[in-house]
Amino acid sequence: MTDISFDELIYKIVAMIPRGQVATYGQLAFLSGYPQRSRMVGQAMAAAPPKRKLPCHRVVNFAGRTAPGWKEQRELLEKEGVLFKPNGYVDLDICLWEGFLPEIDM
DNA sequence: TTCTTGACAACAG
DNA sequence: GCTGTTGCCAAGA
Repeated sequence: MTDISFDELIYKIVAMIPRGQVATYGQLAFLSGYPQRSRMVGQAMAAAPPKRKLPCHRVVNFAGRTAPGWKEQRELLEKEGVLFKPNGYVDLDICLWEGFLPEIDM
């Protein structure tokens, strides 16, 4: 049973993304329980009202690229502390959010 | 009900 | 790294 809608679940996860890190649509979809619904994540974000104050700028695609027509996202991420590659992509190698995982020691 | 579109992901060239 | 194609699922016309 779906206690909450898919988009609601996405918002919840997105809100958990720490500053200085980013998550991919596939990551959010996976954590929400539907690894194949990465597109719905984007749909949910597009429908996400500003009331949610979601750090949607921390959500990027699998390649670390920002959303189309959204140049501000890069500026926001840079202020958050996210590193960018010289080609304009997010440095997922460093800023990719692991999503509650591991506290692995290494 | 069918077709199109979409803030995507993954693979091939 | 970029482009083209395929697969996935949902919402809208």
